[in-house]
Amino acid sequence: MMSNVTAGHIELDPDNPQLEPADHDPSELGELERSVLQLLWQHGTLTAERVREELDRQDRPLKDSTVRTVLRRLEEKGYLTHILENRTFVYSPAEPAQKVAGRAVKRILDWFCDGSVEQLLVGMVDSSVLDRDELQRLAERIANSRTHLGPEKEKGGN
Amino acid sequence: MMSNVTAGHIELDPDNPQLEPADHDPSELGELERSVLQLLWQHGTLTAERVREELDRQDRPLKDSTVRTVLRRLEEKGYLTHILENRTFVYSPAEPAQKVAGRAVKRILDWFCDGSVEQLLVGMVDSSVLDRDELQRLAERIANSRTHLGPEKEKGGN
DNA sequence: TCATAATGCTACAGACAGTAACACACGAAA
DNA sequence: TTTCGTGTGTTACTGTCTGTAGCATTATGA
Repeated sequence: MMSNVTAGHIELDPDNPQLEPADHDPSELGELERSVLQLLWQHGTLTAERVREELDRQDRPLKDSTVRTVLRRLEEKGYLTHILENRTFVYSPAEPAQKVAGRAVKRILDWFCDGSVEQLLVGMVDSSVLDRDELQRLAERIANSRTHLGPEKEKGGN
Repeated sequence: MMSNVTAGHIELDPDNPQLEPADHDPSELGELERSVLQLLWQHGTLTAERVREELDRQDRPLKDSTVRTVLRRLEEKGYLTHILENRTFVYSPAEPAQKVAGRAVKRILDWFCDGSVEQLLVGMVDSSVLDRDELQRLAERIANSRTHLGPEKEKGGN
């Protein structure tokens, strides 16, 4: 039956090195998937085995095959890529966390705020997710920075 | 058997007017649920029948019972409340959209940005969800507003 | 050739969302 | 009071995901 396509899914096609940048939103991710993705973001690159070890360390003992399945699914969804390094898959994030987060927020924006960033920010301040002054400060910092058009060069402190 | 409780659900109990403010995140919502919720936010209050009509209008013909189920679930999840008006449920949002959105964003923040609002904002700018200047402008506007600590009294313009 | 290590494929159970049928209750009309 | 219409309560089925994992297969080095 050629199980494929649930929405706009990805063929793990070696001919197509350019996996489409996950047009899924991370809300679609399960808890375990999220954890694994986070690990990848934290470590940059990891093998399945390494991921398993890390999860172990987080009191989440899982069978090897489980971890592999999750990694595969994450790659199918476009969040990860892998390269082959002596018969071993070395996974790494397909995109920086911020970018994914940005898209996720966009979703929320469209769904719940009519796409109005202002409404969203107000909502965040409103739910104490964000402090008014902090927002002001950050906005300035971001406005003044190059917003890394290139890799965040430098903007001063941190 | 008293079918109740799926998580932290609400007894459709007329004695308990104070429904718990959805501690679910909206990512948990299905597509239809979201649509319905949006309708409620748009219209303020709606009966099941009215909701059905609206969905109809959106090329989404659904049986009466379907709509009711969705409404009930949304209420169970804390997104809606209802009052009884001559044998008829009149639903309304339990919280403003912005607030829900704010919480949703907080989730994303914690999951993908280590809780750093800055990272998130940068990510948004980065994914063109948000424009640098726009952010700056909004931030100022919000910083200067009363951020409605009370119901948006007034802050001048608009 | 054999053991080992890694991958590929398949599966299954539980949760949840979409969808809906059907039974029940209550106010109004006859 | 009986009936009817409208609205609610209850229950359920199906498909899709996600967590979880077993088992087959393959390449590599001893």
